[in-house]
Amino acid sequence: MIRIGDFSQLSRVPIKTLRYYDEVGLLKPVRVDDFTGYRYYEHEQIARLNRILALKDLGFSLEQIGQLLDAGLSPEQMRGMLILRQSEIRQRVQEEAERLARVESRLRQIEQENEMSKYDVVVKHVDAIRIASVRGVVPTPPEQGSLWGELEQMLARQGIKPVGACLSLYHDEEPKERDWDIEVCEPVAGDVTASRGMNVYELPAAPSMVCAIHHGPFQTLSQAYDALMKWIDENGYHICGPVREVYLRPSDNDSQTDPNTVTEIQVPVMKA
Amino acid sequence: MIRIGDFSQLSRVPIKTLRYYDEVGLLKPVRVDDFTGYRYYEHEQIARLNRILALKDLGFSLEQIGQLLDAGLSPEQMRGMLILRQSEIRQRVQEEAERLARVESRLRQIEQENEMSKYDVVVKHVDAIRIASVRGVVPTPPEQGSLWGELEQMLARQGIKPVGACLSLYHDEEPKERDWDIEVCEPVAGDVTASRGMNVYELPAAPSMVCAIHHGPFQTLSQAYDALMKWIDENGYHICGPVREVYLRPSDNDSQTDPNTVTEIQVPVMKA
DNA sequence: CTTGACTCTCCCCCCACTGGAGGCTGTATA
DNA sequence: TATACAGCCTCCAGTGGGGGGAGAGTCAAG
Repeated sequence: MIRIGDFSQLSRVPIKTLRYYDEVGLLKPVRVDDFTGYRYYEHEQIARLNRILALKDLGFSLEQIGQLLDAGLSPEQMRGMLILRQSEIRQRVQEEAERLARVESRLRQIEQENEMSKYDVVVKHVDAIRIASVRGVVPTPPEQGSLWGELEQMLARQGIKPVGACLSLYHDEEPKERDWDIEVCEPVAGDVTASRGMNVYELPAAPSMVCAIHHGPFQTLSQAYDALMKWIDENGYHICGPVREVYLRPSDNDSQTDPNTVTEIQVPVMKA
Repeated sequence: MIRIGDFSQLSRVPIKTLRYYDEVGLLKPVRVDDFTGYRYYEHEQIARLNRILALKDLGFSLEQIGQLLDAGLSPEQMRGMLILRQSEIRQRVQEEAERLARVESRLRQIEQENEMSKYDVVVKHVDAIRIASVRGVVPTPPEQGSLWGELEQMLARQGIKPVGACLSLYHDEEPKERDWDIEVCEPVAGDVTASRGMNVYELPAAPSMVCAIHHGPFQTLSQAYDALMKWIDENGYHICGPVREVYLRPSDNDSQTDPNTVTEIQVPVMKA
């Protein structure tokens, strides 16, 4: 019969931890004095404790360890658990490696320019959105106003009000001089019927979108694109779909010059 | 003035999170209605929020982000923080990779033997211990009893009682047929004076010890050594110091055959 | 009998939220 | 004007794996 302090010294596991393992039922003392509450351990329990430490080291949670230890698991079950863990850890390693790449890209950027970019580039998941849209070809992006006019008109005719920020999709694979294939979209909810020229569908979710917020008139939007494209290049992604411009705060008068316009550029990407 | 729900939709950050950022002072709404408590945001704040997300993505804690954002940091400071992060992440990546190696080694073991080893191998840090010891050459390990006799006698003469489990150090670089260089040690506290033949000193801490618990008589201790050596080999470590046997529960009569003896083998290692 | 080391329970703390209860507020509709 | 109902508020509890400390009881040696 060993008291908790000695058992702690033998096993080099903190007393607090032993009490915690008792509490969660992972390692119960062989005897607990009814009157004093003192915990008494046996040498045999060091083996179980060591097994706990080993499994913890492999990255299992205490709950999983409890199940593993008490379930009298077969080698096949153990194999299954380990393979599961393996893939989880692999993913973790990859995530951390990507994070590292992002930190390094940021560092390089500072080294080169000795200043911080105006743009904070972020990778995020974007949910599916139900939208109404009009797609067409216009000479240059600033001339997409006509498409917006069409869309607004058709939505107004159905008495539909948009829910959320509107956006444009740029369907061209690469930048062009003239004749851009642009789809202008308004998020909608509930029943909206498509009509000639207007599509209603669900824009699928994008698992990873590289995004930046541009805060200023459209005239300077290209700076944001520059920052984004540089980032994508440096972090080893490539573009895998139409770029979105989300108009977080469109201007009431002229977004081309209004300095209070806020726009988010979203580029769907995949790891190269 | 945007209400929290719309701001949440625009930024794709959950409402709960926005409220939390308000609470911790990371992103305060431009106005909070005194009467209703409603939070009101501005479009400009999306930029700050995006910067928060970007820094979070680099792995900074919210507290660090708060400092980074509010301290008006120079590029040099930012560089310093990033380099710090970089090394932290690198270490994390390496740790996870090592963990992965351990999982894989465990998997291979199951594949090969289709059963689980009796021994759970664990890497741990071992603190420095102050010990009294007697070192000598004996024909074979089971014959180290004479060294123990000497040590006990000298300690008894000083009225010293050991504190904690005693241990042996095996100083030979490789296993031998005969004439082992063994040091038998008792942990001690306070003032103990060395005498002829008995050393008193601090056994230095070992940053990484590969350990396994053997539960059974000394006769079968070699199985534990086999398991340990195999593990060390498979995980790409190498031995970097004298192996320790820690007698967690020595037998009162004969440890050679007593099945209740509990011994821990500790092998100091380094990554190859 | 006293001292000091040991142990007990109980509570709060960490991080970055998430979920839920219960109660206001604001807007649209009947 | 009454009533839905969506949106917002605060407060509380919980996550995992313990760490730190208070206050009180217990054990063994001198």
